[in-house]
Amino acid sequence: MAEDMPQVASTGIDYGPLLGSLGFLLRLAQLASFEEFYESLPSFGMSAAEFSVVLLIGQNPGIRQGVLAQNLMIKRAHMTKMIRALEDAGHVQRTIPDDDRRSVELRLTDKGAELMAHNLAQFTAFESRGKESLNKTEEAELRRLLRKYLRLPEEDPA
Amino acid sequence: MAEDMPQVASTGIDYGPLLGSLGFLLRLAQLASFEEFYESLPSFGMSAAEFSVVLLIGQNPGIRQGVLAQNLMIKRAHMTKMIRALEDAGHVQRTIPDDDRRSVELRLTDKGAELMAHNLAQFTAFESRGKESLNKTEEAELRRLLRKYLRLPEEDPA
DNA sequence: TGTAATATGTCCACAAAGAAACAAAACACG
DNA sequence: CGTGTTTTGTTTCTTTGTGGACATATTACA
Repeated sequence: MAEDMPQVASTGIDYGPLLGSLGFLLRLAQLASFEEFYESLPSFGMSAAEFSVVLLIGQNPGIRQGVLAQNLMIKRAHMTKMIRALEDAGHVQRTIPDDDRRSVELRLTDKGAELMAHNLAQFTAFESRGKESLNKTEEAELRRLLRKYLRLPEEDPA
Repeated sequence: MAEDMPQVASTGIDYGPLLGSLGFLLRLAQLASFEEFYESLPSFGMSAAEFSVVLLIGQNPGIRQGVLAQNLMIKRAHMTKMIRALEDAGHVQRTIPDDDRRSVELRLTDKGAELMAHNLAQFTAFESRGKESLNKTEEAELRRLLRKYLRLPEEDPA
């Protein structure tokens, strides 16, 4: 069979039971995906994580930090740091609402909105490239199963 | 529709184009999977990453650090630290082979082998539980697509 | 053989992310 | 009202993982 096809690794090792482990496969796939992402789109001027935060704030103006953290499954402590960095970079604006002065409402600045306007298409385009090991149908099915696994709504018909 | 079904997050936010992003979905799914893993199996005495390293060494006696790092997609520098910890814990044994004295061959100690013997079944059992948002067929299909995405061989018929 | 290029693991400095304790505001409710 | 509890975000400390320079060993090859 396959002679020298580029694999995840050149050395064909025995993965044993890990091939049946969803967590292991998800971990590896995520790492592979990010690696490809950073290779092919050499920099939006921010990390993929930051990009998704900015995008979500754009989609949900006034969203609070904690809600963002919860939905992205990262800790509030870390979100604090990310938001501060995005604020320092001038992409995000923080507002303390009068009706609950503990919380922080987030919105994009003009600069942040412009950044999205310029780069969203490129981001979306990349995402549909995949790793070329799956065809379009398979990749769509993979995304569908992941959304279902995560109990997320179906993709925008947009 | 769905009233108050437990979702990834209680607050239904607008994910916008991220719902079509394979990388984003993989990231979230991996985090969700690990969270569930650590909740339901409160500790093998080591992290999931270490467990997979020990497992792979057991499956591939004499494997070298770099090969391990490459296949797990982590950096050699980090693998050095992990192996050192596993060695200190007495699970792994390092050998410098005579034919290439740069490299390090890894094997399980008796203690490491015993740890696998005791916990592998439990590990494997968990993995097939999934998140209960996918049925057996869907979860198997998800794993199959992930393996294909990663260009990994098909699951052991074991 | 000798010299350059490569492979392998390690060291050090740093970045990303989490854990736990904390402060301030909001809420519950006697 | 006042006091205890919960929510929200922050601070500090630790863990996990990366980046790049390095030392040593191996290989290529003139």
